[in-house]
Amino acid sequence: MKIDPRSPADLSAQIAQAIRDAIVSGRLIVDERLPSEAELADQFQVSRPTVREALKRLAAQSLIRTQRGASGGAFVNRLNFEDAYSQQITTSTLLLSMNAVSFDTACEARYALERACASLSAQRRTPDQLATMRAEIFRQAQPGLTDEAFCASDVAFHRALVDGAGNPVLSYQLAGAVEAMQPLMNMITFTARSREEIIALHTDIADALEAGDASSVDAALVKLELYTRKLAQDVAEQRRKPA
Amino acid sequence: MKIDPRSPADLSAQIAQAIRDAIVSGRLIVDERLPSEAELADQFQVSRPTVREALKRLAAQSLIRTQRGASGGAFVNRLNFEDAYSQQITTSTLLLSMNAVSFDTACEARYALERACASLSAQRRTPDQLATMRAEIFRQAQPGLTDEAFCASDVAFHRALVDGAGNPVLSYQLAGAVEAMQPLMNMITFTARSREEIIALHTDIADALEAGDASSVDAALVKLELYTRKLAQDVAEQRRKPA
DNA sequence: AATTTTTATTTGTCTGACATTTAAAAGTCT
DNA sequence: AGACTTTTAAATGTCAGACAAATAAAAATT
Repeated sequence: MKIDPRSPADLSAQIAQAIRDAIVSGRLIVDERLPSEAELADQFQVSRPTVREALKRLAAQSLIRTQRGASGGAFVNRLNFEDAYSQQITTSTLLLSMNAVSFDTACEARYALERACASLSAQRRTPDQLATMRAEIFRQAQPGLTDEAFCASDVAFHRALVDGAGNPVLSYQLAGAVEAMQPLMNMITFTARSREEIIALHTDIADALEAGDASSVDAALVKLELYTRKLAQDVAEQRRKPA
Repeated sequence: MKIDPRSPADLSAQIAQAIRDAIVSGRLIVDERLPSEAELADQFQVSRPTVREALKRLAAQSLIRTQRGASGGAFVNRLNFEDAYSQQITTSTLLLSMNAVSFDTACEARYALERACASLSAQRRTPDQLATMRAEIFRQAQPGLTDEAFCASDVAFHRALVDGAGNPVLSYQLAGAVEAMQPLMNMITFTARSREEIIALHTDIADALEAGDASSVDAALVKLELYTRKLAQDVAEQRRKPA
């Protein structure tokens, strides 16, 4: 674990990279304690604040956790899906909002991934997950629901659909795509008519999942994708000509 | 942008979160300059090292970049796909290696996502991407190739397949799944016989993509998934009984 | 007017110090 | 002896002040 003292600036970045490499390569294993900040400062021949900056970089990626007190210190963190989720959602949200990814592109990706889960979900969804979907559909049908609440319920519905595949890697991968789109979806005004349509398709999906009919789920998702893109297009057109 | 001075420890984490929220919510826009470290220290009523730790956390997530000198400072970074890729790959790799996700689970997720790209790729793949795939197939057929090099070429092949969908969000999402599996794949010994089989399936895929035949691509991917899982199973069995 | 020099600003790093937390060791009482 | 309390030491969290280095703008010079 060495750093290059010749390259002048950003020592903390170099140190962070050195430790990160040690973790990713397995030289540092889960729950192993790193040397204390003072020892690391000695090893790398830098000051403690510099070491601390490096450790904070790693903490931001959930690669380590720190504990105060005697026998405290920095420990290699067991990365859990929850931490990975939230990081992925932050990254995906920023990618969508800053990089001017079109709604169509994001939408296409989301439904492509979701359809990939559908066949697995048709085989494996638990009664509990099905109940969640039904409950969200019921919520979506409530009259006084705000657009935001409708969107949030939509996300919960699709989340349950994805989780139904019983594959945590898929759930993790998709969490970003689905949740990152929510800010964009929130810009859509859901009329009573469009809600009705979406709820009908959601019901189709739930029915097909209950019956274990993968191809019907797929068909409903295709329709839902087309409809979502149409709604977004209408919003874009109204914006262009707000008369 | 406020922090809670009552909760005692981890001021830098709170400050980082406050700034992160400002970026994600759009209150700070791309290329906007943050106040100088001294000003931030004033605003948050903390010392400069604490502010610096917060900024390093954000830098680790590629949310900001810093520049020295007059009119330097910390700027909101335009997150690019490349940065997002590498973060996703690091996260995914750690998730797979530390969280004891089974090879089957990872493999299932990977091929589910990849099949999601296949139909799009059949419509849109460029001649260039097709040529890349052919070139990788050719490389995979070379006799003296090491297992690692074979794996790397495999990744490149699948990467081209995914990129063929022409959807950067999908490419980004899948980069993690495909590349994170490489360390696991590297544990497989590819015999001449198994390479032959894989190359045949790769050729099927390339042919089907050239013909724009989505369902054939899908069928080949299903076969490839089954075969990959079988190979991994053989490795696992040999390990259990290494006689 | 063009070039060079100076200057001010900002991040990068260091030193040293104190506060706070925490587990273990030492001490004390029953 | 055992249970409880107190002390202690180690570690992170935070602060203050200083200097180095880079860099762009301003000033000075040719």
